[in-house]
Amino acid sequence: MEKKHYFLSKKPDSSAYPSWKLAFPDLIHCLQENQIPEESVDVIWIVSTVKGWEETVPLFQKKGKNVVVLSMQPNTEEAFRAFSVGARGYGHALSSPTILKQIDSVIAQGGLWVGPDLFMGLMQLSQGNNKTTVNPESEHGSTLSEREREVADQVVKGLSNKEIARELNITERTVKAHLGAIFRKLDIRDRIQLVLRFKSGVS
Amino acid sequence: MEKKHYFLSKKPDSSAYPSWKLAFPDLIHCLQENQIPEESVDVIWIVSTVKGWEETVPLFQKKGKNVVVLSMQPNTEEAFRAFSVGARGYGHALSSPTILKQIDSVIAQGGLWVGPDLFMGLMQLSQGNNKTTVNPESEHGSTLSEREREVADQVVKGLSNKEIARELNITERTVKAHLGAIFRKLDIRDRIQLVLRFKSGVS
DNA sequence: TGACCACCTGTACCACGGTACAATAGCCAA
DNA sequence: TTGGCTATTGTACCGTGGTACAGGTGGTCA
Repeated sequence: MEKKHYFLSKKPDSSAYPSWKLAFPDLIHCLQENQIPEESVDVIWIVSTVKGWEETVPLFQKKGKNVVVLSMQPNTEEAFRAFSVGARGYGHALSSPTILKQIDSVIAQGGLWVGPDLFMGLMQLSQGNNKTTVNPESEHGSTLSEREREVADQVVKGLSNKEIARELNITERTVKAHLGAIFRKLDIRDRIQLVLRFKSGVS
Repeated sequence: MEKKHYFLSKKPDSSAYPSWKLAFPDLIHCLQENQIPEESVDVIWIVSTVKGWEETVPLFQKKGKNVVVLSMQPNTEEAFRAFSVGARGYGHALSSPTILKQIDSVIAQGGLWVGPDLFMGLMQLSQGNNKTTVNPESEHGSTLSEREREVADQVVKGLSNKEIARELNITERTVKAHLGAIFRKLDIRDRIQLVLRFKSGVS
């Protein structure tokens, strides 16, 4: 039994429609939300140019349908909104049939799908302003041990040695020992430089 | 022809291994990276407790192998590192066989896989970090004087009180006075919080 | 003139941060 | 077994950071 794919967009888009048709030959195209039946629907693909799509997604998602949002211009902000309202996938409206099938397959298995480029962009943004993730120690060919990294993370949060000790259930003496090792490895003199280094630091 | 799955972890983890085995009955477990052959490998799963995993991932990724990083404690920061060095998936080392197969399926189709919860976490972070940087002092309706700002800028560069005094041609005593005023105005306790505040800081 | 603000400075004190001496235990590879 | 590494901890010391007492000068404004 073939799965039912409903595509909701403002009009049959001459640039996107052929690809959709190739991916899902038996697709059903709708111009309006009320043309989508409540039964016998498996996946709903909504183009983000459709007015009110953010209200439409949860309507069907709540009924157990998988909803994918397609965008003419994918961007992280819109992706966030899509997933926030319950979409299971977010991609380009002009995606190739292969990608469309991939999306279908992934969400059918319970996963969430977003394009690799956008995914990496999200990753960058998620870490971007913190830059904690730029591994500071690798700049000098040094690697912090697991524990050293934990201590460093706490310093970067602004905690004092005493607070870190309490947080990690060790003595203040041990905190100092780890910091000493960190400073030597990173060739810095104090915690301020450490914070700066971790916060995409000052030269 | 069955795909070859290599699992690299420090030792056969009694809690994780059974699940791996169920997902991929013919898996091959390795304790060290050099036990993984260059040929006839399809997917490599590396547990992040393995020392030097961040260097290992790109080694195999560059040879066209799909690498998945498994963590005993998945977190966004580590996820970012994993994908940054070329991993195609990141998940929990204790994932069920179903999830493991899902990961395999997704990356086989060219996608990237990360758990839904972590994915949504990343989304939150990606948008959260996009907030316009607020002028640190305006948050409290306070305004630093010209001189206070000059001292603060030097602190944020990582200079000590003595160095700042020399830089601005004042005594250390005066530096302290300004810092005291700054801390009161911004309601912070020390220079670390000041640095963090100025570097789009920690809440 | 008096009040307020900004900038500057001294003495004094104490907590914190960082370093140096020392030691133990566990793990792992050669 | 040995050596290296990591994690942990103690004692000790000293410089730095932060706060509290105090004071002064100059400029602005009502």
